Amino acid sequence: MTAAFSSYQNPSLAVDLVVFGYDKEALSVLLLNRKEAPFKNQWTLPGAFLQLEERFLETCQRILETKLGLTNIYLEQLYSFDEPDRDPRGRVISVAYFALVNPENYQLTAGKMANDVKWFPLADLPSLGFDHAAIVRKSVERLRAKILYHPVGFELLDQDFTLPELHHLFEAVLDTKLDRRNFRRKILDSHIILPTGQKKTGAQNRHPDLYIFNKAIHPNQFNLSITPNSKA
Amino acid sequence: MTAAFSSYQNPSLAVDLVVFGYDKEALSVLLLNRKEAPFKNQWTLPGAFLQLEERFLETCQRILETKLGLTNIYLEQLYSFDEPDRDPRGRVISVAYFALVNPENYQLTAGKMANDVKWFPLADLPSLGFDHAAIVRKSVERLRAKILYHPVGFELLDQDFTLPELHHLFEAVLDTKLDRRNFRRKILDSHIILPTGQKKTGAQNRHPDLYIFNKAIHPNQFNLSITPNSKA
DNA sequence: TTTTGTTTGCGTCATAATAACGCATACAGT
DNA sequence: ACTGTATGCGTTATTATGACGCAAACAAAA
Repeated sequence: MTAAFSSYQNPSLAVDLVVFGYDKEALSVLLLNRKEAPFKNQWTLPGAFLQLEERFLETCQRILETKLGLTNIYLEQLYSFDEPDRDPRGRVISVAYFALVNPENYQLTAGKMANDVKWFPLADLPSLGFDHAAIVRKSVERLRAKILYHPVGFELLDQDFTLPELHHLFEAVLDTKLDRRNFRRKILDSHIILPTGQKKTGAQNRHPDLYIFNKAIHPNQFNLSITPNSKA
Repeated sequence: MTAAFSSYQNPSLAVDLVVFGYDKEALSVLLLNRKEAPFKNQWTLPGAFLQLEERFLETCQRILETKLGLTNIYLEQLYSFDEPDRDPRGRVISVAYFALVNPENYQLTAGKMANDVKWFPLADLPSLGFDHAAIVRKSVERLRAKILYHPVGFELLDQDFTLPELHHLFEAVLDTKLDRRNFRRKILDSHIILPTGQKKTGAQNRHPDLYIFNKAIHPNQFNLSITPNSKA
């Protein structure tokens, strides 16, 4: 069935993805170097046009699989962008999703549509095509707000992780220093993680305890009142 | 220009509005009784198809003006809904916005497209056409979360309002009892409202002080940790 | 073996925030 | 003047928070 019952002309509908990754160092975003116009040879977010019978999440999967070689990823709808001139080809509405990925678990494969796929640390993004800079900005904003009161972010780590690793992740995401000991107390009090009883060996110093994410915690009963260190 | 550059067929794009109102009693939603199929004579959210050169907010304004006779309203994008069968006429994506209105300031006018327009208290909604029940559910969720840490909700009151009025509004929005005195303390400490120096006269009892919303407060420095009363 | 440098885990303490609740004042109506 | 009720202000015990000290654990160096 067509959508021609509407007396209006329909804009095109695209789905764009902000894929966040964390490599034990910085928070990064996955960008794609375009092989075709518009914005040929420029970096943009991975995206695709919505097919008529497709749900947003299916479009997301399609992008992740065919363009990036990723599957089974945390996805969340971010916002829909509607600037009339955001795409030089004409009117395109973009529904943006953001994804959280542990880069170690996946092998990036630049699909045939792209010259290259690469992780860019948030602090070091190239200039982006379309309005994708605004989309990234808004998704960072959302992620930073959300991680404080929702159990999210663990998708960026290994299944088993240490408290110092989680601590460093939070500092990277929030771009701030957090007192190590207060962070530990708040996380443990929240019961959002469970000790595995094992320790992560191999490090030069004291071996930290390993934890896993506690899926039994209800999102609504989770709230960290994380405050940056006052001292630089 | 058409959007035919895309090799895909485009779904229709609609904007639907969840208009919240508060009548000193309960939180209400504005519903529209449809004059035409589908869902003829049933209640739905006000909405319209997006015109090709139109921005979402412009569609919102158009709906508010032509269908409801409202202007200059607080609007915020809620979410985009994509269930393939949400509209029996075919594939229609809906971008939902929610609005906050003080019903006293406006005269409702059911446009020619509708049989009737009416406020429905949240606790007493009729069954809704399309997937509009889900849209309302999500927008209530959003409003309840947002009012706790963002200076929002004052749009539902008169320009000048009393603290007991604000207190009752919060109880209505959150659907819970809040300790009157603790609520007062937190609101005043937040500086989100400013005393006008005047009192609201006419009541049978002690005349409460009047306040106005303090627009100078930056949203990020506003946070109420409001807790329901433990005692019923 | 001992020492060194560093990280991890646990604990302390002063201060701030919070929930629960008491009480006098200001009204209009009686 | 009295009554009933809502408003405004205040108190207190408890909890949460920020800042920070310290010993144990580890690998590598001495």
